[in-house]
Amino acid sequence: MRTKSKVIGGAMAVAQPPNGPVTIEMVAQMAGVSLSTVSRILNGTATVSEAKTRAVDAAIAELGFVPNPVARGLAGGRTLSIGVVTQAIDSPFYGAALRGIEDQLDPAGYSPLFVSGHWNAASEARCIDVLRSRRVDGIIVLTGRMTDQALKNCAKSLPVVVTGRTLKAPGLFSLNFDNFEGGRMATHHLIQLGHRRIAFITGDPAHGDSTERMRGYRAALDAAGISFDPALVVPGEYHEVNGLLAVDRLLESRQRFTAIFAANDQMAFGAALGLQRRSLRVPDDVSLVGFDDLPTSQFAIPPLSTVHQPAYELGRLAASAMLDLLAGNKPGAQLPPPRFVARESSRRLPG
Amino acid sequence: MRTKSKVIGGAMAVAQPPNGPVTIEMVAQMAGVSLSTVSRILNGTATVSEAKTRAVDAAIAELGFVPNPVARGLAGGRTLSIGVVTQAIDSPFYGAALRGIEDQLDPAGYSPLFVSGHWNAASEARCIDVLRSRRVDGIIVLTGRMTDQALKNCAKSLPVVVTGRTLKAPGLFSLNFDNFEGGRMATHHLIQLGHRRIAFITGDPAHGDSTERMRGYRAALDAAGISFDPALVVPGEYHEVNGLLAVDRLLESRQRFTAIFAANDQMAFGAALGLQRRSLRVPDDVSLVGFDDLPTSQFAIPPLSTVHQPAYELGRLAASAMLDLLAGNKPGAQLPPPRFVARESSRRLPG
DNA sequence: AGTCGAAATGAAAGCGCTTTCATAACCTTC
DNA sequence: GAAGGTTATGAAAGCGCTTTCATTTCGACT
Repeated sequence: MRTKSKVIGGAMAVAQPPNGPVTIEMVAQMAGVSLSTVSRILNGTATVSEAKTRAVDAAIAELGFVPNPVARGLAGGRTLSIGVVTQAIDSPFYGAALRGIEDQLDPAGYSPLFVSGHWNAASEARCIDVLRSRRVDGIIVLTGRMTDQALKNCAKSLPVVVTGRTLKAPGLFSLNFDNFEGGRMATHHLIQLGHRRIAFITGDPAHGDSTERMRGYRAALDAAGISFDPALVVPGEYHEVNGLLAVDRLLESRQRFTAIFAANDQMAFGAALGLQRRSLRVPDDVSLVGFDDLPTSQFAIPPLSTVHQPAYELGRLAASAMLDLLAGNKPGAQLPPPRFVARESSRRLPG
Repeated sequence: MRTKSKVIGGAMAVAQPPNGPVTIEMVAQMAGVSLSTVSRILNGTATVSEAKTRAVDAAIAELGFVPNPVARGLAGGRTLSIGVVTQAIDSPFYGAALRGIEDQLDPAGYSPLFVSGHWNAASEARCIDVLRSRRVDGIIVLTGRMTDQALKNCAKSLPVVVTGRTLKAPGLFSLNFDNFEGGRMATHHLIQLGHRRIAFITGDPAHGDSTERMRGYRAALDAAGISFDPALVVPGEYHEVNGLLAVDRLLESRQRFTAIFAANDQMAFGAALGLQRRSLRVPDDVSLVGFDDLPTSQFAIPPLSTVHQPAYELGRLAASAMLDLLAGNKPGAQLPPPRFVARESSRRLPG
């Protein structure tokens, strides 16, 4: 048995480019040690004499051996892959986070496995099943809709990192951005510029983020002694078109307002277009601020004042926390505090 | 040996939620057939008597058995995963394509494995190695920088679908968008509106797309008897900031022009901002057209006239071609022809 | 000098599944 | 009705690696 491999292995010791894939067995043979020893060196599972280590390393280099992750996965070990439940892989905001995850995981030898939950708890559950069956070593959930309980359950069998909520459980680490403070800052910025009648376009209420940002809005208003006017709050769902519609609605309601705070940049873009359609200039007639600071926001017309959210950093930190979890360390990742970026879409209220 | 499994299997027949993962062996036992028979039914590898098929199906249903893709992969079979070499996972354009791939693959039971090549041939080669070692069943390459030859080599051992170039080889299918025609249409649109001095902001010349779009630009000029003026061509690299800079450069060169065609929407956005900074209005003073039709383009100020590129569709078609390849069929996927979308950033040349 | 525990190493048993290979059970055919 | 050819089916051999488990080898200690 295994005659084939043996023969190949023997021949390969001198041949240049190994024909089929190089296996651990070939390495063992070339180095004159047992298969298990090679594995131990590969994984650092046990101490191995320096001489053998050297021989094995040499053989690995010569053969260009790369361990087969699939076999590793089967053999009960890790698959070196991390499942990432994202909501929409093409979201401008989450895209950056995904890149952060990828960048952070890659040097550690892990590969991300992205699946889209489409903002739907059932779909997310299915995603988790898929990831499970693919034997991922851990799961990162980007702001999903699944219940905290479902997440905790999941964490029982697999390390989990979740963003967009604050949750404590064994094997679970959460990373949350201070949306309240962000919302407060954005509103405060407008207030400082003299605005008192500030409209707010909400995000999807099913998002925790959204309600937090709104709380921040109200807190800033309160702090400035401005009374909250529900008529200035228009619902949205985080899409451009919601911003457009919100402006229409606001204008039609004949509410007086000098500034708009949109719960995310995409809606702010829509609002800007809506204002322009009604011949209202930004920021001359209406100041506009957003939330997220998408890469495109600085090239919007006019460049958008907004709360910077470190999406890329978020991804990196989530991945790094996962790596910590996997290594048995307590993750210490901490998101930077919100930062407001004033650009040209907001200005001091004239008069 | 395997005593443990056997015991569990036996007990499980009556218990509700299987404790550990359900294996094919438990199914076999419950159905009273051999392991191989179950496998055969699962894969349709051979004919199995109807009675046993029914028994096995019932056992599978009862146990909630899901085959382990990792084990399948190792055992020499398929992994039901498709590697996707993308360039930047957070690109607004490719994001949609990735979603298309995911949507198309999912119902077929395949999962995409996304890796980013970062517009770098060496990095792409590494990606392919990673995907290979993960035993993907096929590879989809979205417009990479690797050589045609490298791609062909790859196709020798694995089905490959590549977009953004036209290439014929066994086991290889390519899907190309007609960038030439797109470039021609955009330019033609401007010419029809009376423009004669049309500046062109190029894309990254290392991209095949880019040169094709430029060829289209020149062809439209030729067809209209307008002589090509190199002074109106400004290099860019597909990023917003390039559009901004290009406008500066154009204006400083004191070249007269009434319209700008940017080789992609992102640069068009930058150009729009650049023009605004110089107090030039779009489209009143300068008409502007882009290329790609990003989701955000219709919400730009003003909404951008552009060549629609079906990114999502591209992803779907690439995935569907891969599925065909895998099934041994000849893929017939065909990209729809370019379509120009006239919005508000371009208008008839006054006077 | 002889014994005992630690350290290094190899052999072998899986991980869960696919796939020969071999066997047993059926049909045909003359 | 015996020989030859199919079909269903099970047993067993891997896929490439990790991980006990057992063995060997040493240096340390009384």
